[in-house]
Amino acid sequence: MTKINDETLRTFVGYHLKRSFNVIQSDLIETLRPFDLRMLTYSALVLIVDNPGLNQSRLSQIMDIERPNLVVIIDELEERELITRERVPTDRRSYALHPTEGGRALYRETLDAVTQHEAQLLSGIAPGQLEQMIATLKLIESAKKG
Amino acid sequence: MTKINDETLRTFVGYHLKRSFNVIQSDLIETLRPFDLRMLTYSALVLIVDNPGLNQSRLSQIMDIERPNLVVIIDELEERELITRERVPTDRRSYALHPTEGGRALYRETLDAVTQHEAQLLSGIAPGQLEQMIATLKLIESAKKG
DNA sequence: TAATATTGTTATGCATAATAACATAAATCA
DNA sequence: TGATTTATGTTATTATGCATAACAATATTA
Repeated sequence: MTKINDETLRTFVGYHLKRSFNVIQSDLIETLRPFDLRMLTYSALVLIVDNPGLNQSRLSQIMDIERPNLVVIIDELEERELITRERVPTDRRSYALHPTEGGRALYRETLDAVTQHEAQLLSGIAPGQLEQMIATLKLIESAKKG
Repeated sequence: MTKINDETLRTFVGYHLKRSFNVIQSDLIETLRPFDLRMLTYSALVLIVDNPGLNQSRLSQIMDIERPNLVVIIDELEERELITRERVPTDRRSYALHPTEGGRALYRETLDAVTQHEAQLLSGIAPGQLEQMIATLKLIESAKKG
């Protein structure tokens, strides 16, 4: 088999980002599967446990998704009794999101699993090298327009 | 507004990858819009121009997508007369993919645009720092299982 | 009070991605 | 050689991620 030339695409930082993210994403999906969580439901759960009482608007902002897309995620977490929606007396338009005890328990379980799986996947890379990469990734993140 | 705490998610390399990729992806989508190309149709076009004659199986492999998902992409590029599908005499199951002159012209136009947009987006970051990050991303990419 | 903005929601569509099942053709093997 | 297995491209289907328009209820501002 002749090797395929992707040198042109390799000149793009985005291409490298995409391909490496795919590797981590595949691993993460498998890690979360036993807990019946997807990436977005997992992220939402973590953020709600770490920021109890926040509302859906704020959550969608930090998650970088549109409000309508968050609704189904919150629906699912609430359905599974991992979080609760509570009316806010001072602003009756919004809901305060709180984890249930079950939500906190699942948070702890999954945090362990996800942390270990990612550590395993990246075990061949020096921690300092990863730290340096993260610093650069933060710069890219902050280059966002708008 | 109280700031939201995402420190837990920040402990994951994947979270940083995802967020920075989103920034680049948004920029790329906007860059490709005038050419009526999506990321996948663009990637496919580039790879076909750079590897004329390859077949769909090989292309789906390098693009890291399933063969069925490539079919519609190839359909679109062929419909727009950017590439051709040609039966291979020595293996009548497969098609050899070749760019048309129009495909090569679009390739040149888009390559310029994409290159310039990414350079602009990342202009605040030292080239050496980006190179170092890419080296780390390649390590992550090669950590893929299977 | 009237106009405007925010929050959550429904509906809708597009893009990305995975799987099963299949026809055709090639390769293997026994 | 003939039978089995494998490879290629395809259709159909589903899940997931992400964006926009439009709306009711509520809050804010002019």
